[in-house]
Amino acid sequence: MSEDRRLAVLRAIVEDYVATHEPVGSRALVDRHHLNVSSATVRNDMAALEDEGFIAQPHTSAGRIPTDKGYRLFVDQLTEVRALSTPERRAIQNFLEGAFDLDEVVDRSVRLLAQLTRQVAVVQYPSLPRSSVRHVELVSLLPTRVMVVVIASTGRIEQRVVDLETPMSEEGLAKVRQRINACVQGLRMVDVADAIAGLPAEFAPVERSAVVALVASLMETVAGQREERVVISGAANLTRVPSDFPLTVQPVLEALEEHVVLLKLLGEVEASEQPTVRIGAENDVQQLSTASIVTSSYGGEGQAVGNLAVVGPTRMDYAANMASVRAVARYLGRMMDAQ
Amino acid sequence: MSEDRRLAVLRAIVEDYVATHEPVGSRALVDRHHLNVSSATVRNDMAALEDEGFIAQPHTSAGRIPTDKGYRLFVDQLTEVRALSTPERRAIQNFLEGAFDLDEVVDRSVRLLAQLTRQVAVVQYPSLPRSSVRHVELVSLLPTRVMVVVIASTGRIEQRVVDLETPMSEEGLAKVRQRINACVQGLRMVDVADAIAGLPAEFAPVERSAVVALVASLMETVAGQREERVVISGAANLTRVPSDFPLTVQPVLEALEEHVVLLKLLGEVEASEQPTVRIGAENDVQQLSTASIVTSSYGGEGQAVGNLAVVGPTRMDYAANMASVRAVARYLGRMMDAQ
DNA sequence: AGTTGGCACTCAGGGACAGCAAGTGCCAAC
DNA sequence: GTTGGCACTTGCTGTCCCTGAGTGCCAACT
Repeated sequence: MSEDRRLAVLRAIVEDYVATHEPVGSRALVDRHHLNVSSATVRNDMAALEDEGFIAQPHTSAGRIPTDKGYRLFVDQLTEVRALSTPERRAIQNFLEGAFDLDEVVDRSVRLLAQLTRQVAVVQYPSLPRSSVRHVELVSLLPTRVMVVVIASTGRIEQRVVDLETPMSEEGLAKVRQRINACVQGLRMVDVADAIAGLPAEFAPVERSAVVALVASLMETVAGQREERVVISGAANLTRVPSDFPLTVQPVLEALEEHVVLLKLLGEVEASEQPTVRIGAENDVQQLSTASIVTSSYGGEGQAVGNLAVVGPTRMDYAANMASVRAVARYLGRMMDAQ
Repeated sequence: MSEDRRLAVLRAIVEDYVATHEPVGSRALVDRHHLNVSSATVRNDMAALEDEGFIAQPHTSAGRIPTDKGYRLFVDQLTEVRALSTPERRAIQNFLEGAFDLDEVVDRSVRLLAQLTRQVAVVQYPSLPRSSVRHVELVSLLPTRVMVVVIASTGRIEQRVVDLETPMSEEGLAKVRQRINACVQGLRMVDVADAIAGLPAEFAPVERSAVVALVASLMETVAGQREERVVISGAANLTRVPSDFPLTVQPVLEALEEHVVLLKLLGEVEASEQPTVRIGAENDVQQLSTASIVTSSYGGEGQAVGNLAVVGPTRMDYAANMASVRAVARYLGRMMDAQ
């Protein structure tokens, strides 16, 4: 019993099952794939694969479907990610190029990814802590109320309103603005807190409390605990296949609405060129135990600034989805550089 | 045959059907509601209501369900929107008050609305054309590349990157920034274009092309064709009821992902204190012909700056949803003022 | 005129049953 | 190690029948 053929059988089962969504039997397998053996032989292989836990039978007289473990082996064996076709590449480029603000870039990316994969797509905004400061702006709303605006190198903008104990004049504000920018422009977000910590000491006591408040607000913004943002698209794709519907769609949709969960999922990727796949129960999010996730980080110049992902049923076309994720991640990274 | 009773019967049918999701028969009706008549009488009324098109039978031997027309009459008869309970009010207030930037306010509002109504909620960001300018910032990225940032009175921020033909110094930029702000601060967005049209003429010919580009970019931002933004939440709620699933959920989800469609839906509301209801086919979006929408505008000081909505099956609890929509719209309006 | 009880009629839903088709496991032969 | 053959399992489909909920209509009552 050749080891190679057994892998080929597993591969064929996965492919057929992904295509048809129906348990695949030994007969159908030899017909559709030109394994040059009889169905009986395949049956023997199948029995072995089942013993090892790569495939399973829904019921005795049915064909086999891959288990999570089977998908895992399949994905690991996937020697190379299929490259996208030239028209596909061109479509991506055209689609993303028209955008000229960050919101639009992210929005278009996520929609594109959903469309390419026909799955649910998730894109994280460039992470604040992982980018650097382009500019800090202080806008006076009232004498005692200032809006602190941080513009990041990725084009991302964060705002926050601060109430001051003591009023501050436009001129005073201008001075603070200038000093802050002098300190932090170009700095990585993580280094900002240190850089401005000493700033209040430079100012006259009468202004100091206001400056302290401003600096504190800036620090908070930059620390950006809660500032991670994600967008999702293509939820409708979950409903494309009737299948075992309510049971599987609802928890997935619910999980996707919880941004905390999403961020956790995305966060677990170690930055890498290649997309990462997590299959079924490998996600330690319970609700997604029937789903698989293809993630990748993106970023300009090798520096990852965010992640993106595709979420779909474990029976997804892994090769195609990995290709799409990789392609979009690359273009997105390029856009970040261009900004 | 009393007209009053017929209305009461319709009302009872709607209430029961919304509660049970099952066709309601004459017998069940007299049992559950204390109409002081026999089931035969109710049957007569039902026959009349059916003739007039307010209710229908799925099949001959089944109970009745309301038609769109029936829901319409029901909603119109709804004398008053039930006020929310005090704990509910308090929950809303607590929930929204913690937010301190616009994104967060909008995000929390839409989630809150989805949670209160257990439907899909949609909230539009404050419309740019309907708000006014708080501040314009020009950030130099490269000598020939500037990011134009517009901060609106509602807290909304728009950015856009412009490439200049001729480089511009920091000082030059500061001058332009100052002039622009002098012209437009406090102006309503719609008036901005006129106010800055003459600006380039003030500058020396060598700077003029750059100023023209900046002014043009600002005008584009402010015109804000494509700048309307919406967020949705609670898609998982669509899957709560198994029902006639795939057929009805997919088109709705698809429509909701098309922001163009959403904006059209939201845009059709005439600004009004009271929530507006559109039932089934009254939406001229084909995909939403099995859905109803409760919309309202929101805004500070009576001035509407945006809209929000709840989307759900025609068999929704109209009274409750209208109350929730109204409440959230009010709080949201208040938040806009506070900023 | 409006209301009521009575009654015949309709029809979806559910259980029982049979036949079918796809698939399996095993075995003896190659 | 591979193959054809064969008996066995089992979900699915269609048919038949029954039951129950609900209706429409009518004659009688107020």
